[in-house]
Amino acid sequence: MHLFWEKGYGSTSIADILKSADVNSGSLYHFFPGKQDVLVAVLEAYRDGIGEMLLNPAWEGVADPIERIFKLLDRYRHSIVETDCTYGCPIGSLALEIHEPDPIVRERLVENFTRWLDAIEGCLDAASARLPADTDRRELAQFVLTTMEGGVMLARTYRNVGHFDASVRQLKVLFERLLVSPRATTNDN
Amino acid sequence: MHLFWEKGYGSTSIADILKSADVNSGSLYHFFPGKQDVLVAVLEAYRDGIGEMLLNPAWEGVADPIERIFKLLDRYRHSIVETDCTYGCPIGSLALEIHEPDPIVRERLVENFTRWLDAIEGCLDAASARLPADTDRRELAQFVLTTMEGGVMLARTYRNVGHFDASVRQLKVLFERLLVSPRATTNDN
DNA sequence: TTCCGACTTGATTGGTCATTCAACTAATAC
DNA sequence: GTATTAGTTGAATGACCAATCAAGTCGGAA
Repeated sequence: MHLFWEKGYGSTSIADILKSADVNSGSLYHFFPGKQDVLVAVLEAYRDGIGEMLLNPAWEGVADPIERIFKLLDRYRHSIVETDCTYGCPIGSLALEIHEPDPIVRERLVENFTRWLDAIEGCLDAASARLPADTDRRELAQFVLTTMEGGVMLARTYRNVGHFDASVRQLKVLFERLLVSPRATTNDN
Repeated sequence: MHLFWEKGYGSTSIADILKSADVNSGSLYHFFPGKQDVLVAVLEAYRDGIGEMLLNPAWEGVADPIERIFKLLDRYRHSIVETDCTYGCPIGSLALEIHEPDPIVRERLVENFTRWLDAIEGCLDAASARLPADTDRRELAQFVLTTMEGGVMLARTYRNVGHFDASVRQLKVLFERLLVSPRATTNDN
């Protein structure tokens, strides 16, 4: 029922939801006070699924923490390609679409971002021996998110994954120049 | 008449435009076939004003090209602070908000981004002597835009400029590690 | 069997919104 | 002074949409 949010909040009518979920308006309003509460529920489901649905599949068989970061970005790349550069990170799109968000909605968006950042920071912590001692790892994790969201935006606007790739490549440059240990990242492409 | 687009396209009703511009619907439709054409006109005006309204004020009295890049980012920072972290880059917001953009609208968005990138690339070209010879300057310019848009998104969502600052700081780290000449950027903060 | 609460149905309501239109004004051309 | 044209007015139109509600269905408890 919650897999159709690539359309945006405003552009998704209740009728769309009803059709897609094959229920009637009355049933929906029996469970949700209003449209916004559906959004909140979706954001909570998304938040709780980040590990299971996003990180685990992306990181299967990948042990190196830095490699994991770029594997995750590669997963977003796949979403972009699969949707003909129409994809936008659901959270990012909503974050910019909702202009006067209710505190509850904004809080759910923040939670989603924060979980994502926690995951990346975990990778950086695991790789801390290879990073300069004075590296602010939380901040660097935020920068990875910044790069992902910005790259997705450019790829979507230009309808060209190349712009996402370029962002990731530049992030890789930063990591290469940051990492001190012998082996840098992975097979650089 | 075109200064009220910080609300988003979908959330801005024709009635809002009419009130803000103090005209009647008939007059508006005398000049514009429809709402979308108003958007296109606004995007064109924005595109044509990038130099005059954005770059020139930001770069007044700043000669160093790298410093100019961060001065421009600082200008966005001001917009964020002035709007209590409600600000979103108009182009970026529209780029993510419009989910099935008419080719004309998307083209105007692209033009806006491209002009911005041209300006940054110009700075990088001017500083090319200080950059590694193999630097892809167009790509690096794109990365600056990525950082700006991603940083704005995070600052808006978290309602906290600190996230924008963090992104800029990390970009600065990249530049510091890229620049080869004696003096790095400017007064680092 | 009866009753009860959980859940469903879908037509209806009230509101908003983009767009239209026929009537109007004013300024310029001839 | 009449005709023409550009621009204006704002009520009316029709579409869409979130939310409501009275009338149902159904399974299980007593």
